[in-house]
Amino acid sequence: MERHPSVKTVSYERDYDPYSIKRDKELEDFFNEADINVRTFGTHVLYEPTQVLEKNGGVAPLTYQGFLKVVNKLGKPGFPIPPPTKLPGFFDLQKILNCNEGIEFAGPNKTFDVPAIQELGFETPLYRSPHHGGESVALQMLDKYFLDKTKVLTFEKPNTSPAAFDPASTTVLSPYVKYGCLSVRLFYQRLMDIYRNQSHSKPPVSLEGQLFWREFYYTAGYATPNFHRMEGNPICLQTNWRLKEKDDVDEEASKHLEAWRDGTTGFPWIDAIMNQLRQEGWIHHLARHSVACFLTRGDLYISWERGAEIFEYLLLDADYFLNFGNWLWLSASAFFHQYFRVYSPIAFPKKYDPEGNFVRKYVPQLSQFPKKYIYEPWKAPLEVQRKANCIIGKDYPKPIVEHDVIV
DNA sequence: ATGGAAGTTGTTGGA
DNA sequence: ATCCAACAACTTCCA
Repeated sequence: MERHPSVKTVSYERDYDPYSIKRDKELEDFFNEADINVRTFGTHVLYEPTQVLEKNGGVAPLTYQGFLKVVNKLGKPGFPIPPPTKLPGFFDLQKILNCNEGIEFAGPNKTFDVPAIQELGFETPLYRSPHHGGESVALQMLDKYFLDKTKVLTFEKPNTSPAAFDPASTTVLSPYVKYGCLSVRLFYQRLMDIYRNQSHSKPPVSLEGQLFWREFYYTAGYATPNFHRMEGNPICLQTNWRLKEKDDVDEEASKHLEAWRDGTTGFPWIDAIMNQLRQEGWIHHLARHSVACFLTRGDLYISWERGAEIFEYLLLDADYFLNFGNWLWLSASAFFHQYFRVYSPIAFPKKYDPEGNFVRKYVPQLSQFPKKYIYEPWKAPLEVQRKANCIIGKDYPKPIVEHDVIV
């Protein structure tokens, strides 16, 4: 790295995961060495983990209610900072940096365009997600969702359907918050604008509560060494999962993991969710619950770390703290311990989508199946399967395990 | 300190 | 339709 003579100050946003902490520390050492001022800000959270820890005697609250008590003591979160009225453009930058030659980081068109994925050396992806990035898109989505004030005021997560699509039942703003297209502080203030003088749902299930869940995991994850692993993680239950290590040799478990990832478990609800995830990069929170429970304690008994790795790769909104925190939760390894509350891949979706429309969309082989068998097609008589143009075991897989007889 | 209550959002079967 | 108890590999918190 080299210092450009006109650079006097560098500003950046503080980050809290182990990779970012290490990276920022190295950069800061370099800047100090080069006599460059460093200014950092912590505004992509409502409360910085350090603040919460300090208020709670140096330890992270491990229950949501405990977390709420601490942030109540901290008072209202900070306001978003208004956007700058003016930013230097390309030619200004050239002037400021006093360089005449084309700046290589301006891209092939010298316009700071986002390069195509192929230019970065990746293959053309199999799927094209319907979710598009950017701040303008995020703000439009926020406006649109907030048009229905009753929906916002009465929002209760367990009452939003994981089977809804076009439109989804929740905001789908998580990828934008993750990448900084939408400030969580702006989201919070816009929400407060609607809450003001109105009765509204409350945490943990409310929309406000969802933002606090994010904060909860940030604090817990920041305070916990090896948060993303079982080994060496002091809050994680030590369990003898299958595929506990990435390179463990267990042929059957590896096949099960692939089937889970590829949506070929033979459980339509699970497969539909995983297909939506691979194709679109976003799935509803309760859909995440369903497949995470299925992979770990519910059915396949495979390590939550394997699931978290796949989620991290496939999710547009993958966030270190939220992803690993939720996997700890769903596998009943930390935060949540009522292992006997297992999501059924049959009974659970029936509550939200008795017609099976979600399955029909994301597992098209089953689109003609009668609703009676849509979540357990292996039970359909052969005559029914023929009529639906889908023979189980040929056109769609038989279930890889029996849900009821997991030990 | 120790026992009871609570813990984001389970399922089943019965009244 | 709605509520409730039972199921029964738990852990944390707090009075």
